[in-house]
Amino acid sequence: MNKLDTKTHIMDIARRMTMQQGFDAFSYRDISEEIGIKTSSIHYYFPSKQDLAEALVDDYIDYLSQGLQNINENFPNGYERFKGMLELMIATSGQEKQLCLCGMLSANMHAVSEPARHKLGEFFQRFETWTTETLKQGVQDGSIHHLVRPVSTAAEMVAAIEGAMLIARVCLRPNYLPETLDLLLARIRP
Amino acid sequence: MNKLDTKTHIMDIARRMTMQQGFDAFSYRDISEEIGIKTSSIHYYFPSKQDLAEALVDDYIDYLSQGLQNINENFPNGYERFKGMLELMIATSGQEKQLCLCGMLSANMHAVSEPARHKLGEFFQRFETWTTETLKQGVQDGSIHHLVRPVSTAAEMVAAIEGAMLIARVCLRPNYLPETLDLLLARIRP
DNA sequence: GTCTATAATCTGATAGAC
DNA sequence: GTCTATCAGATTATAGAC
Repeated sequence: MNKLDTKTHIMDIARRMTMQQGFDAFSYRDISEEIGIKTSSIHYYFPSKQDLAEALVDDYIDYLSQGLQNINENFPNGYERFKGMLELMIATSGQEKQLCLCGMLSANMHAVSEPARHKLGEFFQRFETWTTETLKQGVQDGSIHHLVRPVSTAAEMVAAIEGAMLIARVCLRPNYLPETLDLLLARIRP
Repeated sequence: MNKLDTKTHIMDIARRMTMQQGFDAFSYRDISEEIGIKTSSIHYYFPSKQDLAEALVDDYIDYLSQGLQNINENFPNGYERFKGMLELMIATSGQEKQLCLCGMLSANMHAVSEPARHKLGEFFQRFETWTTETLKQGVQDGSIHHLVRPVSTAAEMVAAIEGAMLIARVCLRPNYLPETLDLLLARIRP
């Protein structure tokens, strides 16, 4: 297996473990056993665990940015774009009670370097900005009913999405996450 | 120092560390050094770390239940009660970028026993129920404007509160948490 | 209740051979 | 790139003295 494949393999496992259990809850050993390599090989790609965290953040931000851009290009109006974003978040994080990677690393913020922490802040800022623009677009194209302050609604929405993913991990209601995200959609439905 | 004082002291430190850094991010050693006792003494009160987690959950649920009951008794209408709840959450968790104890333990759910995990689910359910009743009360007494489905609004509110506390830990905007919670209040203002 | 002592394991990390 | 070997220290936890 060449360099790129192993590196990707490490990150895939680390991403899943972070979103499922948290960044503190797995070790290089856990990853090495699943891949079938030694921990020293992981250190070759990610000298410290903080390097791994930062790589995960960079990758996650790229992935979601690309996803939102695809949504902008393929959905005709604000309402459909917002709906597409919710589905993307569920597809990325919702299964098996996983938390958004950036949400989990915010909870585990002591484990990430200051530069990576800053990127987490930028992630949420970008997420809010995209949502604000999408809501404004929806009001303009008539697919979303009038909102007093789209920027405020967007802030509430992003917080509610992250919070719903957090609560869903322990919630007693089986369909809590899709049902709660659907309430957000119902709120802007014209 | 007698039994009750030491036990309380341990829980106070563990609670703060959990809400600040996460349940995986501190050890019995960290607590022992801050108190000035040995780790074996902590094991005397909490044989396993999971016992400590469950005690923290029980205590936190009691504390917040009492707080919400006090709010019900001392505030005249639904709007003021809702506002009092937001202030209680900020006072309890908002300082120094702490996360709600139950929110953090939901992120760290692998570290808590199944019974304790169940209590986390009950906590969020109770929180939603209290919020639903408060919103209904507010609509009835005229302090909150009409809501199509108070139970849905309450679910969004609770998710947004938990999510806002999570995002606030890394957010680049200094007043993100109070400002975002204020948006929730503005939404129900008549 | 608090201590000493200790167990058994895990942790992130590095040096150097191949 | 991946391995072996190793490190120094941390972790949860227990047994038993005082």
